[in-house]
Parts: sequence; structure tokens; C-alpha cells
Amino acid sequence: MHLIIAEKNIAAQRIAGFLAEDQKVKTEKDGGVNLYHFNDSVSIGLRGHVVEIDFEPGYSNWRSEVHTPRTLIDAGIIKKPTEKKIVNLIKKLSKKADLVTIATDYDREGELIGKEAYEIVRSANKSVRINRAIFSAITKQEIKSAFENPTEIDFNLAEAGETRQEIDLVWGASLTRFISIAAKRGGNNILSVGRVQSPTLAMIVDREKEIEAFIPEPYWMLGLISEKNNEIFEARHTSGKFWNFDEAKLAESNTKEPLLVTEVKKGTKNDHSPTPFDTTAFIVAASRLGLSAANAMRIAEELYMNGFISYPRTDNTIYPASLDLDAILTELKNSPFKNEVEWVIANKREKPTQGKKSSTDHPPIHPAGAAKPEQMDEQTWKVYELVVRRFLATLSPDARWKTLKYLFNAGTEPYTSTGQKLEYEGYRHVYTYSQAKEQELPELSTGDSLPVKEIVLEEKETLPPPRYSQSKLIQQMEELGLGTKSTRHDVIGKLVSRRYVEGTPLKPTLVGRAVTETLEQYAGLITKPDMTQTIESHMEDIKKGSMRKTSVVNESKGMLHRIFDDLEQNEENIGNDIMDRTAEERMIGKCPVCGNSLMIRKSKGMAQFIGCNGYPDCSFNIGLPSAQWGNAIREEKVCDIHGLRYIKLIRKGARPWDIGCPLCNHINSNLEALRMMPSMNDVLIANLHSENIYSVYEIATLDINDLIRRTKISEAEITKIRAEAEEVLEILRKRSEMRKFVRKVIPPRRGRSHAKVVNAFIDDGINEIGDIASSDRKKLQTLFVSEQEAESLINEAKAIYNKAILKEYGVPAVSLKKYMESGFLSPEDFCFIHPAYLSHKTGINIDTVHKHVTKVCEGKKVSVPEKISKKSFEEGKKELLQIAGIGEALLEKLYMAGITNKKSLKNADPAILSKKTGISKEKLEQLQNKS
DNA sequence: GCAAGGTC
Repeated sequence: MHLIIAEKNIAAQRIAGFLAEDQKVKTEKDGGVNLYHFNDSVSIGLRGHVVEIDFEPGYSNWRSEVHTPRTLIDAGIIKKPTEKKIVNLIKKLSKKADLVTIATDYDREGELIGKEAYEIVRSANKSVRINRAIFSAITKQEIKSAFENPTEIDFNLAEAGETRQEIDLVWGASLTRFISIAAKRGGNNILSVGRVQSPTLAMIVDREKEIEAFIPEPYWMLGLISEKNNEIFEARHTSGKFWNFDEAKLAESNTKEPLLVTEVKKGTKNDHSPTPFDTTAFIVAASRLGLSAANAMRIAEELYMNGFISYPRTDNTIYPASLDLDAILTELKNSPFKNEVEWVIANKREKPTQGKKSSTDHPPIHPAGAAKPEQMDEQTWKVYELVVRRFLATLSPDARWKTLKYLFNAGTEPYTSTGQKLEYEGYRHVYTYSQAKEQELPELSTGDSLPVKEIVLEEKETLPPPRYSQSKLIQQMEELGLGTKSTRHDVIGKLVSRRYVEGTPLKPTLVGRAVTETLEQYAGLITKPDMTQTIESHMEDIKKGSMRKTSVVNESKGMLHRIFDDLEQNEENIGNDIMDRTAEERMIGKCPVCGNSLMIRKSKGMAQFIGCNGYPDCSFNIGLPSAQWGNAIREEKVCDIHGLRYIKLIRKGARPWDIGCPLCNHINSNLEALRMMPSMNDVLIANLHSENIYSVYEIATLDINDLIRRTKISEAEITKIRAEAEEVLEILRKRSEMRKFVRKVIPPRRGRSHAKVVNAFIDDGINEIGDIASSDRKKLQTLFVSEQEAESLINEAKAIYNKAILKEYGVPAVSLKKYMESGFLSPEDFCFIHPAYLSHKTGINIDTVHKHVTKVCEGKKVSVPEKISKKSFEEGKKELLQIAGIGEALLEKLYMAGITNKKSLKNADPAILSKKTGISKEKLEQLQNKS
């Protein structure tokens, strides 16, 4: 059997299709992994890397005294599978294979992924032949020739990839841990460091500093307005920017009518058709349609998976010869772009355009199938259309512009005007995105003498360089060799999620700045693109065989050790410095009570709140929703009323939760509860607010003398208000318990949030779980709850309610659990089921059962059953079991009816006993006779 | 919990 291993499922599928020729390919699914069988071959796709490197066990505790961040440098490194199913499947298939072909992508990572597959195969089959197929596009022609001329895995190239992996892990993990620990940050707030992310962040920080340091310079632009045959046009002074006002003024005063045409230059300008899309060019073009880099890639991947466009991760801007461009054109005739396609066929340029980069792994991004707008959402269609139009443009002739330039004299001053007109639209017929504009000028001849209608001297200022847009940053990263086509947009996403940068365009946060500056001071190497460039050149050497992984990695580790010498000596300073410089990020304004700073604070666990920096002297604070709903961060916007920064909660994979002004929010969310107090009125509320008391909780818990002093209300009155507040708190506590309960029992539905249900309950007077327990199904059904849900709500509520009551009566929790497990759920069960049965079923000692029963019956005010001593209970049990025909099962039934010994059995009325126990009358009489 | 690189 011939086993073929591709880099991804879709490649495996297409390779099978091409190699099978007219044979049928049979798809088999094995644990979510596809296998493609044809002839005597099986093709399977990896998912990129299926193994990952990590430190050997023992290094996972960040706070370890022994395994400090520095020790990661020399820690052992292991490979561990990340895709166990695929790895195991390959092992299984390898045992049956007599030839294995590695058909991963033809680039460095592809070679490493191939080597990973090779090692998996070898671990299961020591002797099978393993070769390598290389191809730069998954076309029939390339695949067939790759499999007819297989080569061997390039282990040097794969080793180059492993070198990069190890250096990245060791540097990234050790520095990330060090700086996070120094700045006392953990969990969601760690400070990450990496070969690619740190220089990228530094670029954004540097740009921000340039902008801050920028001093605008004034300059002046001199122009005039003239006309010919009622056609108005502008001319500008040939000096362009005047940096000196006096010079500009002089030129202005020397400008005199008439405006004499001294020269007319006519020409044409070639407007080259755009080159094929690589990933970066695609992202740039998509950003002009308003898409973020990550969105553009997500949509492109979706289009690719559906067969509408080719593989979107490529560095290639030259179509490979094997790509059948005419076939794609033919296919596109079935799309809404039929007219454009026919125009391209009729006007096709001799050779398609090409860019500078040809790489070996994938062709440029091009359409792969005809789509219709109905098959996808609007945005996806826009991206598809972009890819189609770009493809068509690369086959279309250049556009041509007619250019026109006039030179003038006005007095002693030289002026000029330029115009351009599209002479031949060329590719612009199909590629409608770029916006070069026509500039019309009237027809003039040398010697024409024209009026000067107006002279315009404008003062302007130079502008700072712009912040990076995502697409600009990606272009810059590519230029510097940072990241790859597949990872650049992710890196930006990482900087955003670490809260190093924010906004569009990208602006560094204080954290981003502090980390960059710290790294620049102590570990400059990791903040510069040079590190990547050095690694790249070493990888080139490893690939050629003139260097080995160990020496490159060891040299790199040596440098890292020297960095740590410095870092460890300054750990405290570094930590304090970062903490000081980022504190402001958490400040949201002045405390209304004492004027100190209010800060976003986190307590242990998920709790977060806004607290005063003056704590413990000032205890003003505002609660925030738990961090499970997102990390609280401040926004730019400031509240008009309170002067506090707005707050939002951010969480991975969720929309941000806008809190707005935390104090406004705090006031509003407490108003309803305040009004639940009978004595509350607007005057009292205003009084409390003016003292910065906003919640029922504060009224109930603040020091009473403090309360009196601040509100100037009499002690008697305050005591009454406080009692009311305590009652309201109790109601709120029960409501919140009920809210949690409802959330647990019934699932949310579209248009029916838990809040909606609970609010309907409260409006209807249902305030606590006990109210639900005593409610009826019909009533609940009018409150957004289905019949079934109503039933389970009531049942569950009863269980909880009963449990609470039993506890209150004094049944201890441990025993209660045993009763519940045996199905004794309500207080009634305790009073009306015989203690013998209770004891038998639960295994609880009869004395103890009697104690519990007594407590419950007294609590319920019903008579307590007669006590049976343990001794007589045991003896009775022995007696009964000695009677032939009575076993454990029958004994249980007898206990249910209160029969606990031979005597009570003998004296019982068999008819009544039969009813109570379900044992037939005849059988009972038989037993009575035997006893 | 950490990197960067694949892919979904």
C-alpha cells in the first residue's frame, strides 16, 4: 500500500483526485480524519504541525524557586503530539505501507512538517521506504510530475526550521515569564515577549514617539486662478512649498497679470496593470474595502474551503506555468462577471503581469470556481469579487493616460498646471477599485495671454507621520521579514489582546510602551527585526549544511544568558518601573469623596471593582460585574457629570460590554433597590447622593454614627431606614438566588433572556425560590415558561425549599444527603414514613433517625412517632429474618408498614397489612402462621 | 499561563 501524507486535508483530497485518474476515490472518515483511498493508495492530510515542542515536565510552575525563568534557557525540550488522532492514524497506516510519500507544502515549514510525519511513520515502521514529492501548485500537471519524480526529505532544511522553533520557544517563554513575574502580572494580564511580536510592537511605539516629538512647521503655498473661454483652472507656483513667509509674500506681490503660457508639454503615461495577489497585497486591497486584516483572512479562508478561490496564504506574485489561466477564465464565464471575462478574453495582454516574488509553495491568490452572490453573505461576496477582478486585471492590458503640462509666467513668477485624462482604460475596465482621477485643463497654446482672477497664498503646516493602519503594518512587517504570510495578521491580534495596542489606526497603550522600553533597555535584541534576519541567515547556512542546529541554538542561548545576567540584577527596578508607568492605565478619575484617584482594581478570584487610592482612609468603591464577563478597562470618553472615564469589559470571543460611566451606572442600577424601601423619596435620595451614598447595602452597613453625621437625619429615623434597608437586602439576596436557580434550570432561548423571565416573575410577586415551589404550573406558563419547564422549575424548587426547611429544623447536612439519595425529600416524609423504613433505606442508625424525625415533627407541629430503641429494633430484625420466607426485600416492605418484630407481625390485620405493603394476603397469613 | 508556525 502506498501512503501519501499531505499538509492539510484538502490537499490530500485533491492529490488523490489527480493521481486516481479515472479510478474512483473512496473517502473514509476515521475519528474525524479523512482518508482517500484509490487503487492501492491512501492519502491523508495533516493539520499543519501535528506535534509541538515544549519544555520537559517540571517547568510548568511560573513561581517555582528552582525553575526560574532563566532555567528555561537550558531546560530539555520535548516534542509532543497536538493532533493525537492524526498521529495515531498515521502510525496505524504506516504498518501496512510499503511506500510512504511525504507531500507537504514546498517551503521550510512544510519540510519540517514533513519531517515530523517522517518521524511518526518511522516510529511505527522501521523499514518502509519514505520519499518526498515537491510541487508548487496543486494542479494535475504538477502533482503528476511530482509523484513521477520523487526526491528525499531535505533534513537540513527541516533542521533549519527546528532551530527557529527552539530559539523562539526559549527566548519567548523565558522573557515572557521574567517580565510578567517582575511586574506581578498573571492570568489574562501576562506580558508576552517574542521574536516577532516585540519588534512589531516596537514599531508602533516608535511611530507614536515620532508623532509626539513632531513639531509642525509652517509653510506657504502660492497659487492663482485663471480662465480661458469661461473654463476656470488653477496654477501653482513652481517653487512648491515656501518655507519662508517673506519669500512667499514677495513672490505673491511679483505675480502680475497677464498669465503668459510659455510652454505646453503633452505626453502619455503608462498605467501598469496590477500584479497578482499575494497575501499581503490582498490584505492591503481588502482593507480599502473596509476589512480588517483578520477579517479579510477569515473570509478568504472560507472562500478557499468552499472552492471559490485558491489557497490564500502565499508569498507568490508570479503565476506558475502549470496554472491553466484560460481554464479559469472559462470557468468564470459562469459567474456574474461573464461580461468582464469576455472583455478580457478579447483584449488579453500578451503575458499576465507578474510581481517580484516567486515562491515555491502556492500560486498567487486567484479564483478557483464560479460563485454567485446568493451563495454567500455580502461581505464574502465583496472579497470574492475583489479576487476575481484582480485576477482579470492581471490579464488585462495596461491603462494609458494623456498628460498635459503647462508652464506659465505671471510677472516675474513661474507657474505651472498639470492635467491628465484617461486615454485607454485597459485593466481599469475590470478593476474598479483604484481611484486615479482625471484632471481636466482648458486647451491652451504657447503665447496665450490670460487673466489672473485671483492669487491665493495659503498657510499650511507639516503633518506628523500617520499611525500604522493594520495593512500598512503588515506591509512593513513583510519588508522587514517579520512573521509569515500566515501569521502577520495574528501577531497584530496578539498585540491587541495583550492590550499592548488599541484602536484603528494602531496606538500603543502605556503597557505596550513600558514593555517595549524595558526590553529596549535590557534585551534590545528581541525588539529589533535584526534578530529575525540573523536567524534567517543562520537557517540558510543550516540548509546548506555549513552549520548545525546545536551550534546556532547554543550561541543564541549564550546571548540570552547574558541578557538574564542584567535582568536578574535589576528585577525589582524593572518590575516597579513597569507597574508605576502602567498605573495610569487603571486610573479613571477623582474620588468624589476624598479627591484621591479612583482605580480599576481586581481582588482575588474574578471580582473587580473601582476603588479609591486613598484606601483604607477612604473606602469609596463601586462594584463591577465579575471578570468572567470580561476584564474591566477604561475608555477615552469621560462622563460629563462625574468626570470619570467610561469603562468597558472585554473578553475573548465576545462583544465588549460597555458599562459607560461607572458612577452613572452604579447610581442607576441602585435606584430601583433604594425605592423598594418604604421611606425612600426623592428628597432622601438627593440627600444620600450628595453624601456619595448610592446603595441599599451602604445604608445597611455603614457605621450608624457616620450615617447620622453625614445625612443629618435623626437617630430614630435612621434606625428605621436602616431596618428597611436590611429587609430590602434580604429580598434582593433571595431574588438573586432565584435568578441563579432559574438560570440553572431553564435554558435561554432566542428572545427570552433569563433577565426577562426573572423580571416577569418578580412583577408577578414571585420573589424567591420558595415562591416558585408553591406556585402552580398554569401560572408560570404565563411568564415565558413552557409547561415542561414550569414543571421542572417547581419540582427543583420544591427540592431546594424542602432541603432548606429540613436543615432549618436541624437535620445535619451529612445525614440530609443520605436521606435525599434514598428519595426522602420532604418534611412530610419524615413525619409519615415509619422510622424503621427510613433507617433501613438510608443506613442511618435508628436512634439517630428518631432524633431527626423528632426535630422535623416538632418543627411541623405534628405528633412525634413512638420511639423504638436500638436494641429492640435489632432484636426484632433478627426475629423477622429468622422466619422462613422473609428476606431483605420483604423486610423492607414490612418496615414500610411499621412491622418491626415478630409480635407486631403476628398481631397485624393481614388485609390492612397487604394494602400497606403490597404483599399478598395469603403470603402474609402464611408468615403469621410461621411466627 | 509563555513563542512562532502550521491549519480549521
